[in-house]
Amino acid sequence: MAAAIPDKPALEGLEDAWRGVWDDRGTYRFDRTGATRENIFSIDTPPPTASGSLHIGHVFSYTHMDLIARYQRMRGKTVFYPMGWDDNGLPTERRVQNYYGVRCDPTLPYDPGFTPPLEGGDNASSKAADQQPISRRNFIELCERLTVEDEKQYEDLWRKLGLSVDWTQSYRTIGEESQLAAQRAFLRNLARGEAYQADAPTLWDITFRTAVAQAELEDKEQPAAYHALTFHRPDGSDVVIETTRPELLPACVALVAHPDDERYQHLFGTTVTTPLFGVEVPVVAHHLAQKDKGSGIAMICTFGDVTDVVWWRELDLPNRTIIGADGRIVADAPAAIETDAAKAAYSELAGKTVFSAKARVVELLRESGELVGDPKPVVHSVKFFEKGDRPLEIISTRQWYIANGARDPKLREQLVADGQAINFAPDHMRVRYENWVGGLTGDWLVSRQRFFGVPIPVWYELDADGNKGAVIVPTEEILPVDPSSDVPAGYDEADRGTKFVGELDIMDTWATSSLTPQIAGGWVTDPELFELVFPYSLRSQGQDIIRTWLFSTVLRSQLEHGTVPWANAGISGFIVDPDRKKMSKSKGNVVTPAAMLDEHGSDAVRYWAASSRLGTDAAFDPQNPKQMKIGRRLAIKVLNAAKFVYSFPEPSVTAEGARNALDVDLLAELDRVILAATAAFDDFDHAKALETAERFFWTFCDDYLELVKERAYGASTPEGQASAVTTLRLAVNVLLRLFAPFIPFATEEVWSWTNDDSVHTAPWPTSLGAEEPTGLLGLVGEALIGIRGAKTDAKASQKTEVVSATISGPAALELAADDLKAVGRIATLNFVVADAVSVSDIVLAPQPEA
RNA sequence: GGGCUCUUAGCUCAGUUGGUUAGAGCGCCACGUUUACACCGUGGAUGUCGGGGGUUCGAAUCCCUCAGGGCCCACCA
Repeated sequence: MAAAIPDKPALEGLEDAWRGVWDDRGTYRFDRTGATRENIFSIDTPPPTASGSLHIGHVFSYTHMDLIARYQRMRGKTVFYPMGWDDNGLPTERRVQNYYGVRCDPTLPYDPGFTPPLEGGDNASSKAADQQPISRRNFIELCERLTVEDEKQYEDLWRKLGLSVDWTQSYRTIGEESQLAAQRAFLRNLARGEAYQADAPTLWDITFRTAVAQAELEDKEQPAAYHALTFHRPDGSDVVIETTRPELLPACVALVAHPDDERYQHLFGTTVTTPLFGVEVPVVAHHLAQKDKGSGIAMICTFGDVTDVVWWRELDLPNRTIIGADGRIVADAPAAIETDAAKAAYSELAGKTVFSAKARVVELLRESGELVGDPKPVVHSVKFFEKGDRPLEIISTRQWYIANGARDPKLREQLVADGQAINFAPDHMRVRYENWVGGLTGDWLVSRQRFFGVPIPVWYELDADGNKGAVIVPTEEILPVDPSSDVPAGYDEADRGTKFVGELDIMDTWATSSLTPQIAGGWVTDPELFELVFPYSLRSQGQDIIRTWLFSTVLRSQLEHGTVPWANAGISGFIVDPDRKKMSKSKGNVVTPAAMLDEHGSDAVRYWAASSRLGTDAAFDPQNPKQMKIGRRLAIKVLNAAKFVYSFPEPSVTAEGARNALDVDLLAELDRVILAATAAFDDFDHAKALETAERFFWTFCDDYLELVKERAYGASTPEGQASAVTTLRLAVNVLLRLFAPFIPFATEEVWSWTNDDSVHTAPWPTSLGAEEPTGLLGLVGEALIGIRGAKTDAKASQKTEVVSATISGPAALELAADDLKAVGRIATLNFVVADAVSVSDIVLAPQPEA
């Protein structure tokens, strides 16, 4: 039975009440019975980083996605709406280290009875020396333990927000399904030649001691200084160059200038010797050298920045790397440093950090007189790992790559075409994708020298001298594997280190996240499901991860399936603070979503998010959350208006065929609202759908409901009463369904007063088959303003009786004369036909004494 | 340096293919305690549509140009 209508409907408590009911009923459960790809709407959802923290931006974009899910569900689609957690990767590792006071040492054996020294350590990063070293498997177990707890909190928040996710379809990027998909996809990339290993200069984070990819870079402004250094020509003259990295002098392999630079023509083809170290290096020409930068001639070191890498590669220069994986100057000087004095100078630098080495080199250069003048301070931008806080270095290492079109014009072209095949909402977001694809400078570096992630599933044969030989790959049937503990077919554990060795690297987190359609859709474990949901209907995400998640997903889908992964990509904007700056933790302007949901209610917060279109940034002022209050007001109004409508007596006659002209026009207007909201939703414009319904709803409450309430009470004829009540109830029924995606809690509450099922599985309203609106409702509205205005001008209450009044307007207006009389409490109403609506000759009844 | 995007009321934003007098909400002012709602209702004031130029009978809307904000990419000796 439908629930009783409360005396005082309230929003408080609706979240807790309804989330439980939805769960029990399986309202949002994906049921594949009888489903076909055509009537399934599948959503590829962004797995939030489990160890991070959810912020208002998440609430914003996840709400956008939920609006579409709810709309499509009501349209009759079987909605596949899973939710994932991105729990592998660096943020988790860092948190686990601090929380449990441990660090991973992959050389240690597994300890089944291990208990961590700490439980609940804070985020103040403890020193590595204080952390207990444990095996990789123990470390991963702790990662899983901690992330499960984090994920529970996330799920709780999402349920509170009212996301219509099917929680039986959740996945974790470290879960078995993810490992299976990531390893299978990688092995297939490898088999097709799309994955390969290369020994190359690599962007390297010295804090995390891992390689990082182009997509993970972030520029940061850093103070630096230009140092003018003198190089020496054989004839005794000097060449002055400027550098911000004098500590790399021992790694210098050449000087370079632009081929057209007349100042240096005489130097090309000659050699010079480096200051302090006396190493003979050539002077070369390359178009990337800029004439107007510094002195126009630069030193090339291995490696100071990515331009050095280009020069080194294209000019075929030697490699004299001096920076180690820990960011310190390596112990052994490059072979090119030969003299005792040079070796002595180098030994002063060995073991020092880049920072200390720089200071010492400058002192040495001052002593030798090879530093010209004082260093000139500058601020320039330097490449950082987006999660790191020290500048990246470039060191040569052996890494795994996946082709991404950077070196393959055909693949690049195909990926651009894929972008064209996806409907971006809004459309201009495609440009960001195309810019990224067009600007790729190297293949995708997928290996990471970390611990918590999906292992790269290969081993290497070892020769008699212990050198790595051919790659050994597992068959797909035995996946997932961890090569650091599992043994390849045909070998024994005893052979480890002598006949074979396991790959220790793990995959980049994006190498797993790029497979979310395959992971959530059961590519490996449930092929029947995968057939039903892939390619997906929708990818929903933020604009900040187009270059990473969106691009890599398109790439993996193209390589593996030869198709785009989804038909539509809905891109949400981000949240900016009142100063138009992007919200970020460092600025301290982040508000926790849970507190906001508690304070304003979920429907209110959803309303705020829904008011912004896809791709549009939304300003949010935590001190002054106006938009939340508006949404809250709407939800409360829905409760109260519906309660009022349901309070009118049951009609005693049928309204069919005898509907009042005003009621007919109300339904005609509502019909147009239905069509407009539907068109807007189909166009991924949820904000317009909301605005259209909302605008109608307020007119419905303020004008129509006021006009007909006397009639609905039964003040006129039974036919008039029936017409009003049936129209009111139909309008409320339709409005509840139009609002259901936006304010799911309030609408479900009201729906339950007259229905046993859920509004969220009720059909989305379709045309009522009404005629074109006559405009009567608008005319009546104008007349109402005239009547109310007269009372306000007279400083009288709206319930003041009116002895007589004259309304002028088009003839049709007279059809609503009785309703106008009732709402205005007008005893005698004269009607005059005119073009424009006006109210005149109002005579108010004497007001009672105060 | 390249690309995308934005600039409309004090604030946050709508404004569909050019078409009467440019809209909404908030805020503000005044009034009203009306038995759906005081987490309320009614009424009101508020704009050189960033500047300039052009096309047109007609421009917030199309074109050119300038200025400013934001984001992305590139550069970063």
